[in-house]
Amino acid sequence: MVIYIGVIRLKSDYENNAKIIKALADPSRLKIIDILSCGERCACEILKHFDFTQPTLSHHMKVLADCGLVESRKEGVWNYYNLNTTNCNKLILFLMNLITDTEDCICKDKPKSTCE
Amino acid sequence: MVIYIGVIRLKSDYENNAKIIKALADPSRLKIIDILSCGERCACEILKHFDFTQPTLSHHMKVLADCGLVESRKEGVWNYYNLNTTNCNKLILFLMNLITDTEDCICKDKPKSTCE
DNA sequence: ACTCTATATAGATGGTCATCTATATAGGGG
DNA sequence: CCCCTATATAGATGACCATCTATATAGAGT
Repeated sequence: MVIYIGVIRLKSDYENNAKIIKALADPSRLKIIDILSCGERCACEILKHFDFTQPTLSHHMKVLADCGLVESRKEGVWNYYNLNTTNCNKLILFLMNLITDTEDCICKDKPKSTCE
Repeated sequence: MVIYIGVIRLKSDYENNAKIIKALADPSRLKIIDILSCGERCACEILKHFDFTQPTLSHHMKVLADCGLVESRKEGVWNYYNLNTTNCNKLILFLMNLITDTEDCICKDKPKSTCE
């Protein structure tokens, strides 16, 4: 017997994922993700790809790390960064579920409205 | 003979996609996408799912329509909205490419750096 | 023509954000 | 112990954004 347990998307699902998406909603941070997709990089190496200053990169890396898309590792003075691919995949999965007409949609308890 | 033509990601790719992602970086707009994933809805029906005012919804729908994630259709006084699934899929594909270590990465012209 | 409803526009407000400069911290090498 | 380099923090600034109220537009029914 298979019991299908529908996943109800909560307010917090939208909020938490919006936070992560907000972290991605910046051209520089998209480029950083692109760079890290090739493997681990240290901060000073990443910085070479950009025109902005070091404190600005520090800010961007903090944003990406805080939302879990990126992980960091300290080695002496150097900070190495890695993609957290699990969390990246989770975000993409969330988006794919969002745009797909699934059983767990917010609308399933209502008839198709045409504003009668 | 197969000639592989690498796709170089341009500054404008990051910028354009960041704009679309920015449109998604809001809990209310994620919820709107979720609602529209079940099919066409009119503005007044979407509004019922939220606590904010009608002008605020009008603003959100404009943001989603301007970036191409949503399409609208006028019928008398009513505005009907639909997901533009092609563009939604394009965005997700962009993200999947971004986090994948592909040949067309920004880093491929440089050796793996360890900041020597 | 009048009124009701659906939607858009204008302008204001309080909050957040990317970026900067200046400065602090902290590890490594001579 | 001092200096150089890597990184973080603080504080400021200008831009943008979500939301509101007030008002305009515009279609539909009586």
